[in-house]
This record gives sequence, structure tokens and C-alpha cells, in this order.
Amino acid sequence: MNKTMKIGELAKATDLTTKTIRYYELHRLVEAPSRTESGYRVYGPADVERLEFIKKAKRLGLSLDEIRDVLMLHKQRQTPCVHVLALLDRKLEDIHDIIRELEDFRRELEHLRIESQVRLEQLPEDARICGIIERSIHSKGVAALTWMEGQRKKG
Amino acid sequence: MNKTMKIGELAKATDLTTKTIRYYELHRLVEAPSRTESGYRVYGPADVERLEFIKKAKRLGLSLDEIRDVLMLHKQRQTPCVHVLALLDRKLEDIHDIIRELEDFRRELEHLRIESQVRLEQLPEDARICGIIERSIHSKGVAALTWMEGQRKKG
DNA sequence: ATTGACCTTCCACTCGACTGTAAGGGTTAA
DNA sequence: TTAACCCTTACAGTCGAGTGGAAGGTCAAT
Repeated sequence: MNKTMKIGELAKATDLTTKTIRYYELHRLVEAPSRTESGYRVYGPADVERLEFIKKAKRLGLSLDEIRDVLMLHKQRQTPCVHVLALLDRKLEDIHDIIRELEDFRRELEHLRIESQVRLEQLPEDARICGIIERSIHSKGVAALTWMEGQRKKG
Repeated sequence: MNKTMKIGELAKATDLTTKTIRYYELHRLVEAPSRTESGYRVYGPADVERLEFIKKAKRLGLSLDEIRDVLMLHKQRQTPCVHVLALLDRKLEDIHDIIRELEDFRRELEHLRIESQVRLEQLPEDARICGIIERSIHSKGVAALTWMEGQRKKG
């Protein structure tokens, strides 16, 4: 009872649209699935996994091109080569840098958070309005920001 | 002797193009600078800082819209409000998540790196060729990838 | 047998973030 | 004064990552 499904069901399972899934197929991020007699695409649970992987990679800021490379690399895992190793080393470095930058930023933000809270509490009730729009609050994606320099200097 | 400069010089200093800088002005990421008699834009060192900030924020995956919000928030720092605090809290959470995901990923990659090295060394010299293209190695941007699940299972 | 939900391909459109090009004016060094 | 090289605006084009919609085929239920 290895569950198979059509594109709509896969879309629901992964919270993507059928359009997006076909787009990924066209751009070789997912392999062309087998078809029913009548030409409908047929997927299995592995496809859910693969799409979830793609979503995660996107969330971390990868382009579809990069994701395709990574997926290929994954496939080539049995026969590694110097290129693979170079690629891995580079990615490792990049990730290290990014993590450091993000941590710095988090510290800055936290500091700002506390400062702001204090200043807010000193304000009269009716002055607690500002120009920041709701949209910002609900923005999504890789919502990691730098702030950093210029914060301390001016404060 | 507070150094002023025209757009070309600013472009060189920040490793952007004049086009990009004008584009940022149009989209209100940088303020419209003062002009010379003949209409040339005149910038100061603060503009270099601001553009470097934008570059950094982009590197961490922010859209120009998000960067504009953050820049505004920065400006509003003197008069914080509940919206600012909500925004900050959200960003703080996001960053925390991203850092955790990146660290997981880094661990996975490192493991894969070691595995691959070992396997490579067991291969005869003339078999050390594979299909990974040079381009991948030189890919840039937020080059942080997920890999994660499915790695251990199949290994 | 027809309705409605689902599937197919194909082509065009959007949106963000630039990038190119045209047509012209300003500044400087030979 | 003329070339070389900067600057200006305005408008069009590109690229990635989808999204919309038309025109039609399939399938299960009524």
C-alpha cells in the first residue's frame, strides 16, 4: 500500500500549488513522474520528501539553480570527486560566515529590543503610536536582518 | 575636509553600479542627495555606510522592502511603539530559527565532507572525475543550504 | 448524459531587482 | 576647442520564480 497520488494531492501535502510543482519539473528540480494511461502525473511519498527539501533550501536563501546543484551532488554521493569536495568546503565556509553574522545581528537586535521596551514604558499612553506598518510585522521568508554598525555609535 | 563625492566614486567605494544607487534612491532605500549646480548628485561618507548596510542585509536574504522597513525602524528608534516591538520580537524568533537550521545543516555537510574524502581516497586515480560543474563551486550569495533528512537513512 | 472537480498543455503576464541604451549636458586635460 | 569621460533622465529589456487563464481531456456521481 505504497501511497500514490496525483498532482493536486501532492500540492496539498506540500503546501505548494500544482503550477509550482509543474514549474519545478520543467526546471529539473523534480524528475518527470510516471503517468497514468490518460496522462496524469503519478507521485509517491518520495516526491513529498523532495519537495519539502526544496522548500527548506529555499527558506535558507538558496536559488532554484543552487538547489538543483545540491540535489545533483546528492545523487553523485556514491562517486565523490575533487569538485564535490571543493564545493562542500566552500559551502561550509559560507555557512560559517552566515551563522556568525546572524548571531551578531541577533545580539544587536536583542539589545535594541530591551532599550525600546524601556523607552516605551516612559512614554504617556497616547504617544505610543508610530509609522511602522502592519505589513512589516507579517513579512516572511528569510527574515534575518543585519543591523550592526552605526547602532552603538549613534546611541 | 569631510569628503564628498559624485555617484561614480560612491559606486566604486561600495562596489555597486551608479545604476543600482539611483535605483535605490528611486525606491527610497537611500535619501535623495543634494545636487551640484549642474545637477550632479553629491554624497558623503554616511552614504557609503548606508549602502554597505543595504548590501549586508541583502546578503542575509532580505528583500529591498524589508530593508526599507528596517531602515525606517532605525530612524524611529527614538520613539518606539508596540509595532516596533512586535516587529523586533518576530525578527528575533526568525533569526533564532534560521541559526538553528543552519547549524544542523553545517553538521550534516561536515559529516558528508569527511565521508566523501574517505571514499575518494579509496578510488583509483583515473576514476576521480564527476559531473559537478565548475559553476557550482563559484556560486555566491547566501550559500547556506539544507540537506538534512534522507542523508542518514540512505547512507 | 451531464455536471463538477480534477487533470493536461501552452502562452502570456507579474513582480522584484536590476541592466542597457538613447539622447543629451558638464568638466577637465591636451 | 575638441576628445574623453563623467553626469542627467527616460524608457525598454532581462532574469528568476512563479501565476493566470484559455482550451480541452478524464473521471465519479447523480
